Parts: sequence; structure tokens; C-alpha cells
Amino acid sequence: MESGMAVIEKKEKASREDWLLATLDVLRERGIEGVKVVAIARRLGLTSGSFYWHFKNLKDLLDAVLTYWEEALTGHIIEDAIKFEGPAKERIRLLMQQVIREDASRPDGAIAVWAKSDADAALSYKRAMDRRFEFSAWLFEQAGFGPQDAEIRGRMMVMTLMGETTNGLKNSDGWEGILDRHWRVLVA
Amino acid sequence: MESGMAVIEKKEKASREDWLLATLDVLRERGIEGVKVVAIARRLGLTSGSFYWHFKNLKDLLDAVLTYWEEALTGHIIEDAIKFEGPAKERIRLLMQQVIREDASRPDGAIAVWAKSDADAALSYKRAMDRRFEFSAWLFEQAGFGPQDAEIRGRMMVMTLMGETTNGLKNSDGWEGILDRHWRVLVA
DNA sequence: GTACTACCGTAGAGATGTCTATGGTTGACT
DNA sequence: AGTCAACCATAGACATCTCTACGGTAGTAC
Repeated sequence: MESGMAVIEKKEKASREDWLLATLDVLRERGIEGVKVVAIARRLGLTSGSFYWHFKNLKDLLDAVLTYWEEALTGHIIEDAIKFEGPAKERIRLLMQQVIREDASRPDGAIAVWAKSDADAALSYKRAMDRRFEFSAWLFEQAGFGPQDAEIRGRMMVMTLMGETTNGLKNSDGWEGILDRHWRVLVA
Repeated sequence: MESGMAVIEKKEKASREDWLLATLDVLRERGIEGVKVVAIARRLGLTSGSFYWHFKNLKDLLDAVLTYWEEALTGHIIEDAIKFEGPAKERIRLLMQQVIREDASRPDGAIAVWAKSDADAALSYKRAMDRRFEFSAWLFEQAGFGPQDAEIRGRMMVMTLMGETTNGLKNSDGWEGILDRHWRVLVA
């Protein structure tokens, strides 16, 4: 079953952020229980000895992962959407495209599973999801839907995007068409 | 971080199916890398020695899990929906309710993550998803939508249900209302 | 009571993982 | 040339996991 994990990038020196990003890769591919110090070190072409220079221990790294996911990976999409100036429905389309385009780097599915067994992850996950639902509802209100309708459409958008993301939509043929048709149903 | 895993059920003797069901619980809660022989044995109040009476090895168990998930956990929902006699839109509502009601026992999210790192799981996952998409498209065609529209609405339904499932919709207040509003948008 | 089936426990080898301790190495600055 | 900061490797104690080997037990069948 195991096919081994290759050394992805051989760097002379790795920063704390390099370790963090490599961890996100492992998290996405192997799930939370696959996040081992030795596995991440192997991926970076380093040893575990160097890990403990950057992080106190494994938990320290996992906390950093959650914080990064909440702030950067959820936050920047919202910020970009707020900045956008133009029709509200186009803003929704833009956000959907951006999420799918980041497809490969999003560990959302793995974090959802992680949240089932870990209290800290569950807190982060709930905060992020609530934020997404709230912002998505706002997006659809701006597009002219009433509060109740906006809420459910926003919720559907978030769910659909998470589903397509864990499903790897971007790697399939005609993903842009599929996304466009999702959008049409949502803003209809 | 680890809070230990309690002995859930202490049985005198366990069958192959008991091991399988316990594995599904662990899979859902800890992800694929958390599926360890000792962990499942602990949950059943047994030791790993007994595991190897029922299964050749860990891979043997994991194959059984995939087969069971594909055939039973995906299949019976489709079968129930086919059996239903009544308006096509009501059939859709029924299916959605059934999926959410089974919420707690569905390991779909964990299998999606698993599929990222394992070829066998990826095959099972793709087969199951294709079957769901195909059947869902049929459901919406029966409800009067054109092929293209039916396909995208079916896809959205599957994604939304998977999202709400990994999100634990059933454990939240007013989940029936939320589900009903999802349905209304989809069949509108 | 003997035998057989179905199941379980224990012990242990070997692999893999966390984390500590300690000692390189490399480039920038002086 | 010397020093310091930043980063990495190695070794090893200790824990956890897979899987084998082998012996034990409870129920049923005769």
C-alpha cells in the first residue's frame, strides 16, 4: 500500500515556514495521523534533529498549522473578495474560481477529519467555517437575496467548493465549465 | 493532544464484522493513518492477537473497509431511493434526509483524504463518486430538469451532503430546516 | 470425557516514531 | 582570523506498531 514518500525539495537550509508548508502538503496527502516529524523531514531532505531547532515539539507545529490555515488560507480569500469592485454576482464567481484554483494546496478536507478527534483542531475548524458561512451569506445578500435565502446559498457555495476541492475538480476536464454552472444555479 | 481512546464495547467474542464496524469508527474519527490494529483492538476490548484470526493482515482489513463502504454505505441509499414511489422531487428530499440522518456513521470525509495517498482507496472513491453523480443526475432528470442542468444540480447535492456530513449538520439546531432549504434551492 | 471449532492472550522480533543531547557546518560581521 | 547566529546530523533512550508463534478457553457434538 505504502509507496514511500520522495524527497520533494532539497534545500540547503529550511526556515520555520518551509517546515510549515511541507507539513501542509503531508497533511493534505496523508491526513493528520500521517503528520510525523520524520516524514516531513524526509520530504525536505533533512533529519528530525533540525526540526527541533524550529519547533518545540510536534504539537507546536500543529498549532502553527491551524493558525496559518485559519488566518492565511481562509483569510486571504475573504480579503480578496472584499477588495473586488464590481457586480456582487461577479464577486461570487471570482471567489469560487480562486478557491478552485488553489485546489491542490488546500488541506481543508484533512482538517475536517482532524477536527473529529482533536479539540484544538475542532475549535479552529468551527471558527473558520462560521467565518466562511457568515461571509458567504453577506456575499449573497449583496447580490440581492433576502437574509434567509442568502444564508442557505452561501452555505451551499461553501459546501460545494469544499466538496469539489477534496474531489480535485481542477484536475478534471472542463472544470471551468462545471464551476460556471455551479455559479449559475447559486445566483439564479 | 491525544486523549486516549476508550474501550467502547466489551464483547466476549467479536466477529469479522465487529472488527470491520469498529474500524469504520476509528477511520471516521482518526483518519486512515489512525487505523492501527492495536487501536481497533483497544476499542473492542481485545488484543491484536485476535485480529489476525479474522484478517490476514492490515491490508486485508482495509480492502474489506473499502468494499463495504462502496457496496453497503453507498449502495443502500441508492437502492432506497429507487424503491421510493412518489413525486421525483420528494424522492430527492428523502435521499437527502437519509444521508444526513446517517451522518455520524459515514466515513466519507476520511475516505476522501485516504484516497489522496492510496491507489486502491482512490479507485474505490472514484467509483463511488461517479456512481453518486450519475444517480443524482438521473434523480434531477426525473424531476424535470434538462440533462445539463440535472447533472450540475445532482453534483451540487452530492457535494452539499458530503459537506454537511463532515460538518456534522445533524448535531446542530434546526438541521431539518437547513436541509429543507438546501432542497428548495436545488429543485427550484 | 474427548474432540473440535472458534476465538483470545502473551511474548517477542523488527520497523518506525518522538524527543534530547551534543557536536558539526556555514555565512555574515568585525 | 575569530566570533556568533542559524541551522543541520548523529546517536540513543523510550514508546508504539505490525505480525508471527504458540498456548489457552468456552461452547458444541458425540
